[in-house]
Amino acid sequence: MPHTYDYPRPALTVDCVIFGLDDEGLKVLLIERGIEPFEGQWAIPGGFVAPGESVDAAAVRELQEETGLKDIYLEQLYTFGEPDRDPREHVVSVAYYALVNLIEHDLEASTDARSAAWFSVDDVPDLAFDHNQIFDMALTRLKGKVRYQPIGFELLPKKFTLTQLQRMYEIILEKPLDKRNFRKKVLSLEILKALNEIEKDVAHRAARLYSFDERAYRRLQRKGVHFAI
Amino acid sequence: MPHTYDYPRPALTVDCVIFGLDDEGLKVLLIERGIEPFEGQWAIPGGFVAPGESVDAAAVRELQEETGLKDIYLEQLYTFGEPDRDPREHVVSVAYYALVNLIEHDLEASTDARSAAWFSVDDVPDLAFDHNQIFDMALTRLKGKVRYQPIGFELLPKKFTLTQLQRMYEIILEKPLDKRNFRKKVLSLEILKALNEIEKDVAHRAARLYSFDERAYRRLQRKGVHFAI
DNA sequence: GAAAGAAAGTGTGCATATTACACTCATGCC
DNA sequence: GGCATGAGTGTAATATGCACACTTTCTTTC
Repeated sequence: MPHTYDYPRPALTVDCVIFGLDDEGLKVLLIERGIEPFEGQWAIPGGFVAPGESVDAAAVRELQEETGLKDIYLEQLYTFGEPDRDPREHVVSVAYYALVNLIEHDLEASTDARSAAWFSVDDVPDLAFDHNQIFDMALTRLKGKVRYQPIGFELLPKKFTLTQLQRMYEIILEKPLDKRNFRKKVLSLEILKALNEIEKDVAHRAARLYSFDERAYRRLQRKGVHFAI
Repeated sequence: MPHTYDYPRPALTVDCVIFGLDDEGLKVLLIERGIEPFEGQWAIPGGFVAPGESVDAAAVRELQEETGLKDIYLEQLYTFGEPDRDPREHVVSVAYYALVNLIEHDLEASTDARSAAWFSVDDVPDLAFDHNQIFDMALTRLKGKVRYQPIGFELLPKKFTLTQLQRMYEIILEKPLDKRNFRKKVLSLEILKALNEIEKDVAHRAARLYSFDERAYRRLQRKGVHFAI
């Protein structure tokens, strides 16, 4: 069904860089393209924006269609608008990124995608289009943002130990942190709720569990308090 | 001349939030719309992206067409993609922002714009489309960014005094800064070149002039040094 | 049930950065 | 010559960042 406009216009897509964390380190979610161009090559999940659908909504929809992930909070990264980034025609892409807890989400490839899989961020293959550039920007943004905004709690289970939290920061920032200083710092922010619960089934002293106190965080954010970890 | 595509697609525009500084404070550049919709209402300069033209290039072109400003470094702000932001149809807009030295640039309204004028950021009228929202985001971003990136030098003449620089920061951040601490800080960054020149025609002791040392800045940036003012 | 292993939990001192604060000096104007 | 205006300059108090090591608790193994 053809559609006609008075003036030509570029096509518009969304792409979603999804980061996850497991024991091995930081991962990124890629799909194997099922259609041309770049059929069979790995790419960031995404697709075309339909008119009448907000761009944010398109990103959420495409992510679910291609990978099965839902209820993900996507944050806008950047818009890539070079005319030659797609060999077919001028396609402008709004890129998003998000962090998810690897364990809580199951993957299932579908529309336009042969398969979906997690790749270590240190081992990302040659991607379709300019997706390596998009991925690089997302990783840079993630590293920059994680230092002064308490994102990253998405990557952990609801209840976590301070050591798990520290390990997450060490993986993302790619550097070791001092245990005592880290605990001092993160507790002084007062955005963690100490639970009356401890770890189970560990072969050593069980650590206290904490949860992220989103209300306390928002309260501080409204006051304009600055964070840094 | 109609253009036909297999699938419908939203239209794509760019919008440019341009900040300037003069004695009175921080200003923003607006145009009075010469065509429907919102004819006669003030708006952020911008326009449609042509296929084959990078989105960045479209922003630069539209800015010049509507206001006469050229050689401006535009930084991407955010992409606004709600389907109802334009009453005609779904129009997605990539917003940019920039800082310019008010004195060095002359305005001249042209295509689609009746006139262009500078407005105090505290006194922005009701704008067309969702442009108030775009403006608010640009101002927030500017305030956030100016504290840890030496942007803002664009707002000043090439040669400036430390007092002028301080005044600029005070205007953007909307708070007074201590003269001695400010000088200590900004000089310790070593991104200013002290010139062998002083102010002229002032009714008091003439201040030393400085210029922004872009090479020194880039050198430090490559080393990953952090700034804060 | 004693010993060994594993990670939890905790405080201090030094170095650096941030903040508050006030006077003298140079110049132009009247 | 005196006055008005802003330029230029240092120090002390406080807060923050950073390096660093041992004891406690619990599980497992023998």
